[in-house]
Amino acid sequence: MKERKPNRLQITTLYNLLRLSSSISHLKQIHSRLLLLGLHQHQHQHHFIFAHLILSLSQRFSSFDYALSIYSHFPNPNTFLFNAMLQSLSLSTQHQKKTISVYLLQMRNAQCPSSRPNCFTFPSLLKSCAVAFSLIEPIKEIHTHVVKFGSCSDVYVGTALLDSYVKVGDLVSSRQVFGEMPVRNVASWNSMVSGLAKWGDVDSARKLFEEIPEKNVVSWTSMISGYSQNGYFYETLAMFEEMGNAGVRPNDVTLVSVLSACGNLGALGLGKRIHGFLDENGYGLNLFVGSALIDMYCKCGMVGDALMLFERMSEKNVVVCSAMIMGLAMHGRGLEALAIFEDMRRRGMQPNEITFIGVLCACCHVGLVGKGHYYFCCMSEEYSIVPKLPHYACMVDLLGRAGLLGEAYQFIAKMSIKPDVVVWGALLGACRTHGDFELGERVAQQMLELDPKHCGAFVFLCNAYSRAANWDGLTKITKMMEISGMKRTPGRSWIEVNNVVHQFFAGDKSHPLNDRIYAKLDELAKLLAAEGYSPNTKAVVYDVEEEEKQQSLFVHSEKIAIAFGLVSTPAGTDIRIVKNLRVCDDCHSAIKLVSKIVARVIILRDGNRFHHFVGGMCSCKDYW
DNA sequence: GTAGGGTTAG
Repeated sequence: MKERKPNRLQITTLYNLLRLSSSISHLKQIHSRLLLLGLHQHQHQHHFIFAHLILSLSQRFSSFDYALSIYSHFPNPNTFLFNAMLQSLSLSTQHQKKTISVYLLQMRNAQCPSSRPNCFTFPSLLKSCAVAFSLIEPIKEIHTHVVKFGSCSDVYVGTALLDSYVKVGDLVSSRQVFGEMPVRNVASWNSMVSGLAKWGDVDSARKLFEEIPEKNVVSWTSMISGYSQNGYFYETLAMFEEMGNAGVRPNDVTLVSVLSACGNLGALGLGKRIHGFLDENGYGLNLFVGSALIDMYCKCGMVGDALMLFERMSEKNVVVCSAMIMGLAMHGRGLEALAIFEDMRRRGMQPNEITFIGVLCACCHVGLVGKGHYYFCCMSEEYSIVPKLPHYACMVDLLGRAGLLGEAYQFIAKMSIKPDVVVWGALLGACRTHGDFELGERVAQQMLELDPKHCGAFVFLCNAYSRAANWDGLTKITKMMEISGMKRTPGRSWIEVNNVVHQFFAGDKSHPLNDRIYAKLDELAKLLAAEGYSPNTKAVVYDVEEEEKQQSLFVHSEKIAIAFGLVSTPAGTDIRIVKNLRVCDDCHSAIKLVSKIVARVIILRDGNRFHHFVGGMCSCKDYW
């Protein structure tokens, strides 16, 4: 029954059917027709139709193994088949590494004109290699092949090449390729801009961005995400506004980066507007949008809303779960965070090292020492994830906060990698909280060896020496501070009112509503005094007079931000503050009382976690 | 056939 002589019409018909197929079974039927017609036996002549079959299978149905099996039946694939197979494999993270062997086979036949690599060969090959291996050498090697096969001047190849160099972090080479491209299109520009931004050179990225002849939404998004990923959150929002002014419509990719900035700035109003925009424009709750929204709501103090979104998501992955775990942990809802982790485990979802930072953090903020130990072991034993410095820092923090200073010290001593200032800093924090100045002194010295400008270590030593009236020590350390040229990180707090983020430094007097803010602070000081509150000046470095100390405590940035919140929002409104550093003991007790006196919920995110102050109590139960 | 996205301790 074999039809031996296929005619043109049959082939054209099958080709059109192939393009219209909406299911795998259609493609299977077409595949069997192709075989019945004996098209695979015609040397090279009909390879193109098999190439299209391979592409359809992988692009539309992710049937990579099927595509591979078709390809493997051809002893001498031509360029079409090779290219299709390379492109197909480049679409799948699991199969990307196989592109190398396909390409090596193609190279072996390179002298045969019908299978020679051409400019359609390199883009997918380069992408696969860059993503799968993240190594510079293979890219350089392929670069020489691009030259050898005369594909240099093709704009797609050039862009793929420069983008591969970007992906493996070789910006010098990518700039060189970009500079030498005879023709560039907007993708070439975008790739270069995003590469510079991704690797931290946002200023050069911005300069190049300004030079793009015709910017599109990807150009803007590259710049916006570059700012956001590098922690330039104000610039992220400014750029987003500029994009709107330029009349370019954002899409879900743009908004995901903007949401991340909103979360970090605590800009709940803008975050909510973006959420609304995403809903209205039919951008569903995909994995990226979902995790960005969950993160934004958590960081803006709305864990409840984040949890609702989390429950509503039909598909979840490790990033979504990690964001939720971290969010709950930040709010001191450790048990709920662990419940989500256990759920992941039951479903067989593979956690990553970030997930475990959230898990350990969850244990830390509620003092679950035993569970912390358990999950720390679980990480390497069950999931083969090697603990890194952040995991050790979490563990030290967990033990130290719980008052187990000796155990924390032993834990550091047994570490398999060299502890850094952050790990030591976690122990130092515990020494301060639990008043162990002897151990603290040793730890601080240790830290100053690693980082001679470490401000936390200096501040600890100043306080320790002044408490102990060790004037020699104090003089010495003050000298060291001067010589080292250390700079204290200035405390800053933000509050969003009517969709505008207002920022305050300690002692800030620059706000237009300054008079009302300070009048409110005076009023609060009186009310607090009437409640029997007296400032706790332990947190202030010794060398200021008592009265000044009280003064400087009272103008910590979070107090100014709260006072501003009180004068600029209607009675009863929740006040949400974000602070860059940890809240000090004095502010913490003062804010507890303020929440009672003014009958407001005050939600403070400090450098470390969330505090929900309600009616004179804090959600952290004073365990922080 | 090339470009843009989310979660990371203290």
